[in-house]
Amino acid sequence: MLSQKTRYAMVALTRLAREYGQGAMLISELAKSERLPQRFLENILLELKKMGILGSKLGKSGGYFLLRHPKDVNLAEIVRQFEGPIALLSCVSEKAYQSCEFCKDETACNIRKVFKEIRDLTFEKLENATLEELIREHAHGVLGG
Amino acid sequence: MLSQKTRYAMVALTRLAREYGQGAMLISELAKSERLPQRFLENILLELKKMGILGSKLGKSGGYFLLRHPKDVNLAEIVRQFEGPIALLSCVSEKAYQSCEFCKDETACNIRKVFKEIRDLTFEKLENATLEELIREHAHGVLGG
DNA sequence: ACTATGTTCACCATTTTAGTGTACATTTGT
DNA sequence: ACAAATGTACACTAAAATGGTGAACATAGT
Repeated sequence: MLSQKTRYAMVALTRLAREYGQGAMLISELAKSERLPQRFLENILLELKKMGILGSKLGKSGGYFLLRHPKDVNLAEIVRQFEGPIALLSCVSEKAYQSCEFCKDETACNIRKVFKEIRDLTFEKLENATLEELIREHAHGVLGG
Repeated sequence: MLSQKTRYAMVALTRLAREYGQGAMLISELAKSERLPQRFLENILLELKKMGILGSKLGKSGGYFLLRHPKDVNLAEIVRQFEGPIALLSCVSEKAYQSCEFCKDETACNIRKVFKEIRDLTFEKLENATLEELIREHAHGVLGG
C-alpha cells in the first residue's frame, strides 16, 4: 500500500493542477481545503519543489504553484520519489536494479518473469496518469467505463 | 517492494513444489540449500502450514511438504498473507476495502481509476502464477518470450 | 528413554512512517 | 525601516513494521 506521504502528494498535486495558471496557493489554504495535515504537507511540498515540479513565493500573497504544465507531470515520477522503486522485486527494477541473491540464472526465473510483467504494466499505467488526465472529468466517457 | 519474508516464502514454496510427492524436507536442508535464514524460515513455514498450504511431520525423518498440488497454490494468496492487500490504495482493495477520506464521489475519482486498473492487472498476474507455473522450465518457449 | 525434529511465544534491534518543534529567511505592504 | 505574512531548514520524536533471535516445549520414531 502507498504511504500517507504519497497519497497526500497526489491530492496536493491534483489540486494545484486545477489551480494551474491562477497564481500561488497558500499552504494553509491547500491543507485546509484538502484536509491534509499542514506541517506534514509543508515537507511534501518542499520535496516537490526540489524535484522541479512546484514553485513557491514567499511573503504576503505567496504560496505554492505548479511549475510545469499538468500534462508534464505523471504519477510514475511521484510514486518513485515518495515510495521508492515501482518494481516489487529489485531484480526487475529499472532505476534500482540489484541482482537476485537466489537465482543462478535470472533470465530463467519464472518468479522474476511474473514480477517483471507486473512492474511494466504498473509503470505504464502510472506514466500515463498525468495530472492533466487526473483532473479531467469523465476521463473515459460516461458510457463504456 | 516485497518484504524479505514474502521473498523467502516464495523461494521456499517453489522449492517444496519441486519436491512435491517426494515426502518431507527438513527445515535445515531447505534453509541451507536455498540460502534462507533458518530461524526466520521456521516462522514462515509455520505460517504457510496454518494457511493450509504446507504439512509437517515431527520427529526423525520429519520436515515440511506441500499439501496441495502445485497448480492449486498461487502467488496472490502468498502475497496477500505476507504483504497485506494487493491494492496500492485501500479504496481499490477487494479484501481490505476502506472508503477514501478525500473523495466525495469515489466513482468519479481518476486517481482511484488508475490504481484500480493496476490492482486488477497485478492480481490477475499473481493469481495465474501458480507454483506449477513457477517451477516449469521454459514456461513460454525458448523463442518469442 | 533418547534423539531428532517441528512448535510456541516472547523478545529484540533497526528502520520506516508520520508526523511536530523551533528557529530562521524572504517578500510585501506601510 | 519595520512589521507581518509567508515559506525554509533541520532536528527531533512516538509508534509501527521489519527482520530477525532465545529458550523452552511437544511429538514421533528407534
